[in-house]
Amino acid sequence: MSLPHAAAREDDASTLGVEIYSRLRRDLIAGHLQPGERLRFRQLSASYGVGIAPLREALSRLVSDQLVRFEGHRGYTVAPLSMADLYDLCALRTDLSCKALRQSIERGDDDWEAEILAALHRLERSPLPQSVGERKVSDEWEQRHERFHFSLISACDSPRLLHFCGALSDHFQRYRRAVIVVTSASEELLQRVREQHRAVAEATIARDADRATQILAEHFQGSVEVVARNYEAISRDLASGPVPVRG
Amino acid sequence: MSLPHAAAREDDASTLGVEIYSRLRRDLIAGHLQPGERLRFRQLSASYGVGIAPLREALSRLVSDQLVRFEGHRGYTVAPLSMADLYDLCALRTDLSCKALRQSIERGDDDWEAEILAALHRLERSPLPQSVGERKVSDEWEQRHERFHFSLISACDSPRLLHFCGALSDHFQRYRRAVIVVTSASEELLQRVREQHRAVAEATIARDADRATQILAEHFQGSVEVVARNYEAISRDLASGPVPVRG
DNA sequence: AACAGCCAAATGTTCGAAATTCCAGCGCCT
DNA sequence: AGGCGCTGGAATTTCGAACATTTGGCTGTT
Repeated sequence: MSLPHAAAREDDASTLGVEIYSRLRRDLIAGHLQPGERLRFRQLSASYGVGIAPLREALSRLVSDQLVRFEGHRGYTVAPLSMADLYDLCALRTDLSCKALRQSIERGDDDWEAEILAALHRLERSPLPQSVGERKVSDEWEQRHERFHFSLISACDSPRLLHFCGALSDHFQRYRRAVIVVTSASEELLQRVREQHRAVAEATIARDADRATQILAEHFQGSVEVVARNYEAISRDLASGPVPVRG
Repeated sequence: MSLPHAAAREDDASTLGVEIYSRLRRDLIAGHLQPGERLRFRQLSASYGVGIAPLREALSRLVSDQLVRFEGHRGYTVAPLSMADLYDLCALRTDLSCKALRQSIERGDDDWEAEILAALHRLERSPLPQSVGERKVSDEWEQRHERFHFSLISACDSPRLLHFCGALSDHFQRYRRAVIVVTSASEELLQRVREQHRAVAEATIARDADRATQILAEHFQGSVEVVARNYEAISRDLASGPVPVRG
């Protein structure tokens, strides 16, 4: 184990503050923290094994990322979820991602095409989590899914647009993972999603911007609908029976 | 004692951290801090009269806002400016603002129209700074200008889109104020800008989305060109004669 | 029983100092 | 001369404790 410059460097050059920022961010997006949950310093300090100073730094950044809310003298809380925000988020994400995809299709080179195919392959080979508890499987799939979607738009030469797309993608992922606690997808749905991934990759590499953005938009639209259905189901559950997943 | 709920509340509920965040943010956008300049804690602590803890908090947020850069164990620096970023920024800003304007035109009510007219009036009555040193005049004009542009898109019902527009507007303002140190505008240019403001307000209230977005895009395009010209002039100055404003 | 006011515990905020890391200058070796 | 490693100083990072604010409960009154 000694290999890598990169990893060791990261550890060195990195401070506790940014490390905790990354970990908290991951956990927020993965849904390990309940929306609205208070983020108490004592509790966080114990779970993450760091002092308060780095935590404040990390949480401050997350406030600007809009993943965490802050109220003076009352502490930090996990940003809430809402249907209105979900739709807003997704409309904007669709718009910006399609814009980025068009630019990417205009400018992409051979390496970009190769990366798309590679990412698609990794995604298709990634096993889907069969039960709720399989965090590792779920994390792995999410990472590959994210990477595939990023590969599509990565040739777009607007860093700011990519940044926004990434931020929106993270927020959407939080909705998805918060809501789809049970693998509630039918085989038919899964098949359709896989087909959309293949189709968007194909159209993208064929430089058919209209078709690619069309499929991507449909793909996002489908995802939103699934999330929205699950969200409403969960809201009903919460209203009738108290089923706190955590806390 | 106890009367004013609102005002007292604001002061109370606010922490040093968020207060410093606002002040730093204002100063960054206003160009009082040079791009690339190191932000040393001792120096900041002295100028702003606060300890290191609130400063770290504020700077962390500004990193996520992309107004400040951070390198582990090497501290914080003011985010640099570049022509490439300027064009990227403005292309995206134009796109998103026009999108928001369209939505706003679809949904705006009487109060929205009234606010646009009020903001336009305040902007037209605001004196322009005649010399470099007039910070107060400059701040006042910028605030009214900002408010006018915000009023146009404020009826858009996408909080996230508005947030992005605001962030991009702040970044662009930083370019403008960093670069236009001398009031280098010809009377002709000023007149054209005033005319654009009037025209976009008029078209917006007339619910002519095509015309309004057209004018807004031209307005932004014109601004970019002015900023770009000044930026290049300043770059030449810096290249030929060493004129470090600070540091 | 309901409610205002107050007290104490918990929590968040800020400071000062210790530990760690970077950087520039200097001497030394090739 | 040029490169390498060391070292002293400066800056950043982190912690622990002091300070301030909120919150929930208790008491006493109506």
